[in-house]
Amino acid sequence: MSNFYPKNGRVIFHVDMNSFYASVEAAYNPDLKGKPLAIAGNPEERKGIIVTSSYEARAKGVKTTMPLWEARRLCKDLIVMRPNFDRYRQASKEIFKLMSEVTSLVQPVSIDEGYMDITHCESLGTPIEIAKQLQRKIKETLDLPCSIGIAPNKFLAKMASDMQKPMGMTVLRKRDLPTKLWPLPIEEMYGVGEKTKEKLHTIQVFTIGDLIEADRYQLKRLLGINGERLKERAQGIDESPVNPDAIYDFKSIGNSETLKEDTIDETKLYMLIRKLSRKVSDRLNRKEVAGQTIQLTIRYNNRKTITRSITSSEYLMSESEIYKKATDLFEHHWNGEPVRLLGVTAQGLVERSDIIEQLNLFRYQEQIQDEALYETIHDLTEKYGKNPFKSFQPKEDHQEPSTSFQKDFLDDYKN
DNA sequence: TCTGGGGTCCTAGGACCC
DNA sequence: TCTGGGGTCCTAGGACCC
Repeated sequence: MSNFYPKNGRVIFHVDMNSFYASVEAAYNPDLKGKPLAIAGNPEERKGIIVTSSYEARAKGVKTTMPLWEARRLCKDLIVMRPNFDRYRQASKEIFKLMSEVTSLVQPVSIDEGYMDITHCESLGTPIEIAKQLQRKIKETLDLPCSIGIAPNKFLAKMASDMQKPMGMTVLRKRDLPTKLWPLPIEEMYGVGEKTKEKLHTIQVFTIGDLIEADRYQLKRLLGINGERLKERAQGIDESPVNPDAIYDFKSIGNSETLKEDTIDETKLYMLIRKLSRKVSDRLNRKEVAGQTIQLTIRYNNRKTITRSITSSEYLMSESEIYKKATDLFEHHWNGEPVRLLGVTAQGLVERSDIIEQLNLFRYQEQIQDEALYETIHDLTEKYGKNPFKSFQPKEDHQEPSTSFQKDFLDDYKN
């Protein structure tokens, strides 16, 4: 307890809401408490997979992404609800508000989890006291359970918050790693999914601790940069800062939708592209950004998925501009086979206020080029005693001479 | 009678430039 | 008449996460 605020280290929280969507629903309707509850899409629309489930449902084997019929088979009395995203977003906002009452160094990473850097919160108590208080406050004011991981960096805090659920609290210090982290199976490590697990098994890495022994270069050969990073993290090394501004520099905005049934009906497909373009445009407008690249995603009935994108010189934001690009891509790249899903995404996002600055800068550069050109013309006129441009007019005449024309002419003149 | 929808980051290959 | 090697940018695909 004495070195909770280490002189040369950080104290990081990872706050993770427990079965968030299901908990929000139970907070809205207490009748749902203690019952097996699942949030799932509509199976009539082929969207019937489990998004979240309560602990009572999990106890029966219900898991996220499981098809609904399978979940029902495992849990006869499963209560199923459609997601109410507005509710979850609202609850999320409240949670992050409570977190930011502790410190401004809060980094939301998704709707239901975030990091906090409380290194400089000594006046509020020990980290455990602060965490308990926050956990209690979220529970009392919003009726929502969470788990908190406390560690010297983000990776360890993330792993810690997973160790005790629900309403858990876990401290993971460097000296705890051999007993608390290293015995875990490798697939429980953040950043290791199905493919990476398989690859690591081929070099006899089965636990997080096995990574410590593994050869650095072998890992790099197998997994690229991620191999090196995994090894570092297993050693408890992660210098990445808690960045409260990270949510503001988002890279893309996209919408996609699975069709009720696979189709080659162009009317339906174009209608969906229209709908998706509108959604993307609305979201760009709300965030006051524009995109330079439009990406179209096509998933075929065999689940083969392709993405095609087009980058334009303009900044796109309106529904019609996005729709135009997306349909161009569709015309050129659809192979005519039945389509399962379509997606439209805007990338290369720029703040609209920055676009205006960039346009101004562009005009400014053009102006400078023009001025340089005028000077050159002036020099040539002096030198040869005649104006090389018959159509050249002084600037005050408000005539815009064609820049490319002038350049060509200038080249000819010099030769 | 299976496998949603929102993202980020990394990699590989080609084009292009020096 | 032959052709290195580094760097950057772009596109497409894949792995992963919630």
